Amino acid sequence: MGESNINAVSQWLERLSALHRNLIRKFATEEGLQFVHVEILQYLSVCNRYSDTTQAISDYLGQTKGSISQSLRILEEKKFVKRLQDTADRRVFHLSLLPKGIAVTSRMLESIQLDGADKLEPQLKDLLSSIQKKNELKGFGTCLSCRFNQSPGKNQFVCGITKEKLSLEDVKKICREHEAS
Amino acid sequence: MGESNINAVSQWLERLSALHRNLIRKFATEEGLQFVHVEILQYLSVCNRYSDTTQAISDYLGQTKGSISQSLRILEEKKFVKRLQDTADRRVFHLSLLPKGIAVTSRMLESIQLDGADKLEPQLKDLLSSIQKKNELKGFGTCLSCRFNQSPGKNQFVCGITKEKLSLEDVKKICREHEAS
DNA sequence: TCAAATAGGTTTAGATTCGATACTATCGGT
DNA sequence: ACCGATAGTATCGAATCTAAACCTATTTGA
Repeated sequence: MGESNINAVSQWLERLSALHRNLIRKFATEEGLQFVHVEILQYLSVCNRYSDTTQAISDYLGQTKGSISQSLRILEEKKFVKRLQDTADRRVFHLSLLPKGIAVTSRMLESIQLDGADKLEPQLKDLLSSIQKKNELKGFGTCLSCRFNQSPGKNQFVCGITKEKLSLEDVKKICREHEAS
Repeated sequence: MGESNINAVSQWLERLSALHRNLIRKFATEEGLQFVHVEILQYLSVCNRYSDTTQAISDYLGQTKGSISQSLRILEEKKFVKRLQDTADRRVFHLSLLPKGIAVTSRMLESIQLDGADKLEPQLKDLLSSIQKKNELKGFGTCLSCRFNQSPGKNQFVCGITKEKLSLEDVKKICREHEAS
């Protein structure tokens, strides 16, 4: 019977994922955007400064960086995002949302109704990290749950990898280097 | 703080969905199939006899029926599925998995590791039906949780829409006419 | 009864995306 | 200075997606 339950969970997950994709697709159409473009904007609205690059988006969405690069060119032309070259490592370009992009992501949050679902947050979080571990996938979690995150004082944080100070805002964002603590 | 929690859930959902998509995409590549093709096969492995049509798949996956029709043509050529014309309504063609298709879906269940997640089943189910209601989306649930399902005796079921008898196997499958009880 | 409307499905055309490859530029180490 | 690795872009062919037109079967309704 254990196996049959696992199958059931897998199917619920499948359905949940399909449902979510439908909602985003519908929203994207209404906004005159492509599905991937909305996904990219959403990601940029929640990722931290170590994870706002073409390669990171590629890892997150599971598409080749060439494809993401093209989508980003379009989003940049349409003034949804801007690129900023890293001063320390000039190979890297940091992406960030322009007002138009921020507007889209907040409209998206409004359009997807999830009232009453906030009780599920801890379970979803666990499920997520369980799946990641079992399937040996890259991190993408918040610094708050990362084993590299150090907290020398209340509301003070330091990333163990970069040794940089992080604000309370920072540690709520998603990082590609995340490893569960 | 309520709003911030809803946003958090939305982001977990987003991430869960992206993760799931990556797993399927990876699996599809290994199998030499396209992402959509795997999704279609998976759906056909869990839908009931009222929901095994082009239009139903289109509603489930949120893509146009033209697009689904094309994917089905490929899957039929490659002997993953077969089509059978409905005798009562000859506009309708019922789709079902051939051995090759069944093999793919069972390999998929094996490849996606979800150990320990079965505790989450009831919550996921609730979340799902909550999202569907809030966003006024079509059903796609099992007959067991459908308000049209009647049970005149133990392990005996009748669909209130079609008035047909349903077996215990039947009522565990997903139906497009589903409405929560 | 029979024409009109509707519904399931396919086809077509044009645009978009995807993945693979090749290429440039930069960084880090030796 | 060289070499390998990394970040990102450019390009090409194949595949997909959407929208709309189209076909056929069924249902509606006067």
